[in-house]
Amino acid sequence: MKIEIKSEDLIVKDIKCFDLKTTVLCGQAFRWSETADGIMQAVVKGEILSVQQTKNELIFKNTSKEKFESEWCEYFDLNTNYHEICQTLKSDVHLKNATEEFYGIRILKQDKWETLCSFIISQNNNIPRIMKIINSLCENFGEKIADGAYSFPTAEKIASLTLDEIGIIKSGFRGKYILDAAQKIASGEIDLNEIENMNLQETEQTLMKIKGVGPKVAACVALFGFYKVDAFPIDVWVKKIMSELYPDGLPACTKGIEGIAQQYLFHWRRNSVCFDVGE
DNA sequence: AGCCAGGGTCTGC
DNA sequence: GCAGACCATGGC
Repeated sequence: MKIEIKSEDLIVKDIKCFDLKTTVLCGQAFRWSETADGIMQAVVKGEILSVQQTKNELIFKNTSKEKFESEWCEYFDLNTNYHEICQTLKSDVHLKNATEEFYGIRILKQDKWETLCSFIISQNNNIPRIMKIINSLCENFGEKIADGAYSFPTAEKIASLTLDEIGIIKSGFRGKYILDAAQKIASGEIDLNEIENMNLQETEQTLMKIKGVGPKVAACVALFGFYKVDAFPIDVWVKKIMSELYPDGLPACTKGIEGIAQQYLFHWRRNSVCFDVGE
């Protein structure tokens, strides 16, 4: 990976198998948006992250080499060879289609608490509204970083709120779940750092002690918050895929990387022209 | 108006 | 163990 510094920008050269926009907007993260000039922006780990992709380069605005190496390189999973992963997945014809049509999706390594809270909000909800609610959560209870930019509120902060106060973000019935999650994390009843070393089953079982966390949300948190890529979240879209294409279960080539396959299939089922007509 | 959205809980069999 | 009602909200 070649890195070049130009004034305030850090440029990463020779980026392969990475589509920035699709990766940050494909429903695994909820705080990203695109500016008028095609720059992707979000608050990540309490800082404004501003990135642009051109052909084979990633341009990080206002960052340092140290910051890139300690945070952003890992966040975007840039040290993992996704070309190799896609080659493996291509032995299944549907995954071949999915990975070729939507080349460059990666699994982001996101903050554990933020991911937990976000996917509790995601239940029985749609992506635009999930984004809106999380935005409101940050504006109301996060720290102001800059004009219009807020950090994701800590579990301690949310645990200090009443259910009534959480009502302002209009999360509906999910409010009580958010509060229960915050209380269990803030009190130490559940330690997210301990989950790091657990296998997938233990991870999901532990997360499901939180109210409002069932199999699907637990799998999403395992995958997107803990980078446990053998997790396989089944939402309504993936459920369709399974009944339409894999009635006998996932193909063998997904073994151990079910979560990465899942993200391609999810995005493919929702966006591909192949599924455009009828239902 | 009714259905759907990166579901889960609770009840009743 | 499993189906079915119910849960808030907003977009279409």
